[in-house]
Amino acid sequence: MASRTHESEPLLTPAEVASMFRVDPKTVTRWAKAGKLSAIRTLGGHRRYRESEVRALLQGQIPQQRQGE
Amino acid sequence: MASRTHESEPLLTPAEVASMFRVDPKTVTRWAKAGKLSAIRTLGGHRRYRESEVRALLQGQIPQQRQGE
DNA sequence: ACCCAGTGGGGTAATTTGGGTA
DNA sequence: GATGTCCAAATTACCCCACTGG
Repeated sequence: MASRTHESEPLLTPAEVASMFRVDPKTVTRWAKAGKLSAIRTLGGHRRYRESEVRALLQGQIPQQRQGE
Repeated sequence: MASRTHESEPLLTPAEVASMFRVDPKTVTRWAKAGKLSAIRTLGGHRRYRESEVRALLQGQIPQQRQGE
């Protein structure tokens, strides 16, 4: 027990996420803008992505909310 | 920067798979719909294919499931 | 402070999807 | 039954330049 609260989950850079999906890093940025992928911002404005979320999305286990369907 | 090792399988675009088989990309899409080829979806709905699976299919190392015989 | 690969923001081509059809 | 083609809409890729991260 006694798990501390500051344990940070591993984060991925846009290039890493892009290579995992075989897309352009700019495409990952669009996903984040569209709310399809949650992004953490660095103080300089760059985006970082949760590895666990990306892995789950790769396996198609997360229902992606789309505008129309 | 970001010297992490994200172990993920190489993926191929529909056009790449199509050129490897010398068919139209739409034909590759039909294979995926028919379950003859497993596909990973981008968050935008585009398909990506596993390079290892495509290579194996090219060499005829995977028995393709067919309905009748 | 310098270096420089990576990223953000914007615009514009190229590809993909899905349906219907030949 | 399996492929190829036409079409419109959506998604993605590539181009620029300025800024960030290590």
